[in-house]
Amino acid sequence: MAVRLKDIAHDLGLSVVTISKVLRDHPDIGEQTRKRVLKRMKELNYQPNFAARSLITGQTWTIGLVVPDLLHPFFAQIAKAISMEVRKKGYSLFISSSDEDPALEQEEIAQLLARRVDVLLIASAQWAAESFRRIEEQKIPYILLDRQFSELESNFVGVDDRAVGVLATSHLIEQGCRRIAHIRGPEISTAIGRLTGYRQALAAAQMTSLPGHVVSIGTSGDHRGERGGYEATLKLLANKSCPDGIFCFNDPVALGTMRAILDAGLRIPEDVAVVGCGNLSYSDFLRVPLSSVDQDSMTIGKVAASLALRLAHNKTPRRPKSDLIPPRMIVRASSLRRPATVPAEAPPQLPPSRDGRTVRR
Amino acid sequence: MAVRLKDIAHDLGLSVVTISKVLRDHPDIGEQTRKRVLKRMKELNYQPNFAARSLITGQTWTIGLVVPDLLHPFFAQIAKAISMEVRKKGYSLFISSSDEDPALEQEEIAQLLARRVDVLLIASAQWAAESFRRIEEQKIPYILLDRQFSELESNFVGVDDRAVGVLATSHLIEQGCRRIAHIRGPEISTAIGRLTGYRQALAAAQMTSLPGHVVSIGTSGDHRGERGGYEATLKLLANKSCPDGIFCFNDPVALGTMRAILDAGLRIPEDVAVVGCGNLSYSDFLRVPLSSVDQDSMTIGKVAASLALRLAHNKTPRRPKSDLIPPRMIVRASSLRRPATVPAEAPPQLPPSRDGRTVRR
DNA sequence: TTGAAAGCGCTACCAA
DNA sequence: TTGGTAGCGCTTTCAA
Repeated sequence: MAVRLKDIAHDLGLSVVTISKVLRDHPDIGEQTRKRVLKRMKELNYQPNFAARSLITGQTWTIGLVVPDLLHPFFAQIAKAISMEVRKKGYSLFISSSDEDPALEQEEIAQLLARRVDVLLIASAQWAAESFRRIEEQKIPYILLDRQFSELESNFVGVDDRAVGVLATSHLIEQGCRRIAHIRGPEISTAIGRLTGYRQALAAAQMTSLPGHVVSIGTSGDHRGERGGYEATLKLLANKSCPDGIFCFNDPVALGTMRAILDAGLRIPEDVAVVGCGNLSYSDFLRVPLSSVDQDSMTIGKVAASLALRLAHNKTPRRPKSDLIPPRMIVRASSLRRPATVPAEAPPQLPPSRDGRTVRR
Repeated sequence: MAVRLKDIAHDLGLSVVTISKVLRDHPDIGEQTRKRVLKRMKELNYQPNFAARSLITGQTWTIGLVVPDLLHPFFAQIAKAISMEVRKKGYSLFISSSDEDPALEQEEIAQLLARRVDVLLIASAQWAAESFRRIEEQKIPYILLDRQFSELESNFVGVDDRAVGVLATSHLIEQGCRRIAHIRGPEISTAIGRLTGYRQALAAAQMTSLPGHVVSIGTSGDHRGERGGYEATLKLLANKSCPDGIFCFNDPVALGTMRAILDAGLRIPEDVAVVGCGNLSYSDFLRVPLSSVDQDSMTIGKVAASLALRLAHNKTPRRPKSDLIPPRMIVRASSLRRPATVPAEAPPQLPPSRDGRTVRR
């Protein structure tokens, strides 16, 4: 059915080996022959058989990506960026969604390992690093994305979550908030990092988290977080010392938070300022445009892709590399309590970005 | 390095063929032998080599998916659904994003064909059906998603776009709009179908589209459509007969439209009602919650996946199958001008869906 | 510069 | 019920 090296060899009265060498740009081929072969390849629209090639070389020119939820814009952007980067180098990308289910994630990883992907990229939904030992046994290089495990020394690419927490919290402090609460995520590295940053920023301003001002969205229910954010906020608002600023684990949570605040008859940001994380699309179009820490998922994807390509080629295992992408604070109405003009003692005014938002690195 | 059939055969004093048969549940194997082999396979964590298998069978147990933009929730949802469905049957999914670029899409398709995927799924960014002839030459079954080509008889799974137009427009009519405009998309099947539905719904109500009441977002610029929607709406509002209802090609366009309306000092829906298409997440949290026609992308993905699996197995080419998924109208504030209670002559009240929205099939 | 031989890990076919 | 043989399409090695 499909055209094979053998067919071309036969047509041209050459051997299969010669054709194979032309295909791979082997140096010791006569200029004449090379041209004839290339011409015939084009005529027949020859496509090398990846399976046959892989069988010998052991390389599949294939990369695997497992994310918790492809529907989440953060992971979708990462997936897109990786796909487009590796494509340029002739790699194809298997993408699969674990649906935040550790067991499903394990199956996916096993499947991709069985397929002998050259590299595996994982934004894990695991609670423990246990399952990565398996990958190490197989000697297939892998990269963790977004979420890491302290007990595991592996390649990692993700945002600097501590910086996320610092950025959001110190912004709220600058905006005059004095009772800043945090709605934290589950027990994974991202949530822990953001919480740490939140605490550090408060400490740096000689402030502290009031009792009951750190609440969790919990792990059950809709992982999109809107409901979790809503309920967590109700708790915060019922607190003796009602917060005047809330840093939310992510944007969906922040949406729930904003709704709860508005439902309670309070104003955003005058009564309570809100900052999210993720800078999801359409933040500009919300009832109150949402301030958010941008995680620059495009860059995460690109950096991950280039590391993956390096790992795919260097058969010698290099020592694990950790890449932390710096986040950016995107200020919108939900947290803007101070006029944009500069008080005498304040830092210089931030230049507006081209789409009219204020950006701070 | 990796465990091979040969290793197991050697360990157990059997032949490679026997092990291979156990692996594939071949009937003529003794119960004793089968158990011994399976046990040893488990012990060694044997993983069959896909490349070797493909080389002989011609099947790769691999499916390819090309979408215009993985970041768009519509395509992300489809990709996720397909990935999860085919996974259950042991298939892995190559996903790539063409970035709405026909040339890039062609490259991606070529790449996936070279990899001998068993089926190819494409939500195309092409203007012409030309490039699909190539796929047909290779005899690899393929399915078009979302966008189809009239000159091409192929498998298709997507929403019924004419129904989308009818649903949105007749909803606006029911809400009392009398000057209904349409912001249409580019010259692809989805936009054409929605436009047709819009015209049909108007005609069915003895209405017609006023001059200048169908405008296009154009093809250039940001394909996300917010800017396009904004500018198209400015044109509409400047029209002698300012519309009192606008059906937008999709939700991003509708966001731009809503902003333009609010910027002009008009009210939504009292002055102008707006309906989008796509029912993107967070529609509930917008400044004015957006009514939208839901395309049920999850179902599109599932249906496409099951068709793909059938095509992957039936080596006999069946005649192309077209699956049209019915859309649903999701009514929110942006188009709700009539009280929810039933006027005497109106159709019976719609039951609220579980999340409090009004759903009509 | 070219090519013959060997073999990657597996399955198909047929003989034992 | 089991297994020998022959290859799938390609690359690797080494000899011509």
